[in-house]
Amino acid sequence: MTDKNNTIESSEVQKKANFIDLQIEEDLKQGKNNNCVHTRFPPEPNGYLHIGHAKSICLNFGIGEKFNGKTNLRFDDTNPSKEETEYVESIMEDVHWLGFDWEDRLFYTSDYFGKLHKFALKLIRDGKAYVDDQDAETISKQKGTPTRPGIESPHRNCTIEENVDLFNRMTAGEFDEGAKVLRAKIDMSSPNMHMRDPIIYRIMKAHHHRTGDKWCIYPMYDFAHGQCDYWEGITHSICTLEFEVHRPLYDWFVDQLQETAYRPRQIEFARLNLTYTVMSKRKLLELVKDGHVKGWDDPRMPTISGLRRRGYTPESIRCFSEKIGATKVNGMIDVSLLEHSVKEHLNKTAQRVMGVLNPLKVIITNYPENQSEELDAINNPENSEMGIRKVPFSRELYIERDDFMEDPPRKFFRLGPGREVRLRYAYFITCTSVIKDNKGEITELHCTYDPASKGGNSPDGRKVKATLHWVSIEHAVKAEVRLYDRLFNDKNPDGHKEIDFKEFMNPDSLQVLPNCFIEPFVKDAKPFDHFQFERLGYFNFDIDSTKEKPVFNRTVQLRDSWAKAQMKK
RNA sequence: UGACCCGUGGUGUAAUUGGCAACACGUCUGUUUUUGGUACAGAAGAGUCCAGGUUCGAGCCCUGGCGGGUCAACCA
Repeated sequence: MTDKNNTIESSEVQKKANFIDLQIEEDLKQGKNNNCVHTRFPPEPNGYLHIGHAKSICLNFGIGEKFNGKTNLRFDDTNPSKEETEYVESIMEDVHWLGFDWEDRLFYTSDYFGKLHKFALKLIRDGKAYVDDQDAETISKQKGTPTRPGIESPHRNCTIEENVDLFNRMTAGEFDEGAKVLRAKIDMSSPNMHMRDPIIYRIMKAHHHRTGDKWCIYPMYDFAHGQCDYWEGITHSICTLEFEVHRPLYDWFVDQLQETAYRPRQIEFARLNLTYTVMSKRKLLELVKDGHVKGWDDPRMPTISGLRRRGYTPESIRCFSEKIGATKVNGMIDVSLLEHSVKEHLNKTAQRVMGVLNPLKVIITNYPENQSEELDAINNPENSEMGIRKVPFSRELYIERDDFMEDPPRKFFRLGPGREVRLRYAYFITCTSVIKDNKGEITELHCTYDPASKGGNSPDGRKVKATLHWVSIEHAVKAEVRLYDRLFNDKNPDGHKEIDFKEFMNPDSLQVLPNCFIEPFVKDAKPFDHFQFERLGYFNFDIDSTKEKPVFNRTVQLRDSWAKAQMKK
């Protein structure tokens, strides 16, 4: 799984230090935490991981590798109403697929429910936490606003004994959901809302995916996260910017826990935003649940499983992550950078193959009927070690419909009446006649070939302006090809206050081509195998494939300067 | 009208203790080419949000603005 050799990042992408690296180096220089570096990736199992999580995974595990430290995987499962085992499994698969390994350090916040409960009791005994039985609305009102201080709860100064008793009874399930909460006693007039006696335990009579029905009270994120970091010996707790204002609270809890000089430190970075995509789990879930896409792994989704199925490689995602870096600037990355990362990797590694998406029949009139031959084709011009393969050639072929124009403009180099082009690895052919049906639609082309140009070179040094891909009809594999485009037409679909992001969905994000023909080499393809269909793009073998009908997903198109020039007109 | 964070080419990221603003993507132009791909060469594009200050010298330090983001869930 962790194929880290032969990756582009190891050889070509120089890893430059980001602000987190710099802070860690500074901590090490000061000899903090016995010079250890230990990070963690803490997903909540309430959805599938997406490319934004990939950034976080690469950051956290990357730091582990860079500083000779360790990285834990910890499921942050404090809210049983949202979390499911299905998500736990997909997350583990995705992290492994990306090429990272938590070894024996797989944890769940739910592992610590007992310790967390004891800690809560300690806070109560220290007079630093109390049970409040006001309803949510009242508590919320008492919190004040960012510009106005809050007021204290009438239960704030109950006795320790009362609070211990109440909390024990909460734990025992004596109260209804929502009837009582445990709050930390901090400062109701703090300018930081999170310090205004935050709720640390709530009653939830829900079945937990791991602890079952053992608990009916569950800790809040703020109360659990830093403590788990502490107990796991995490030194740098890296999270996204919106937790910046939580940091004083994170530190406050650690203060209550701290026994030695060891102390975890929270550092925040900007989450990833990509143009033309939505990244929030809630919105992705909505796309899945409402059937706008076919599932979490729909190749149009920015999920890791979607990108995998689309044909992205772990190397390309890691390389992307390295290129975008990590800062505190809230920006938006152009998807073209992501696309560039796959193209870069696949160009060096993908098997080349010829495939015709929109077939136009060609008959080589001077080529004998019932004859065929096998021609040598290079598997990957970027890597000679990948060798060559045989491609069958015969009298009846398909070429790409776009590669022929009856009345070609000057700059169109490809086939036209009377023109000569090269069929890649095969022969020069000249178009002699164009056959149409009664609707005027071109149905086939008649061409002649030059037997002396076998392999694609003419002995007389004659030049042609274009080289076309082709496929022998008799030998071709019929396939379905799925062309994907961006899911949204707007650069920032969830950046409009008045308009729902779904309004911007691209109706043409999926185009299915049922009648494509690929050279027989792909017969043995396995799911997720990558190919370059020459001159077209990168494609991979989809899991929907059957024996009768292989299916290929287009990962990305190759650069196409002809098409680009046409677009400008 | 609070607190905290952030402002460097179109986009993203750099710029050791202040010292000629660099790299990548994208764009454009050429060269090579049996992929109108790749590779290679080159070009355009910012004077670092603004105004002051310190300094021989400020993207970096200081002050004040302006702009953007986050925070008032019994979500994480």
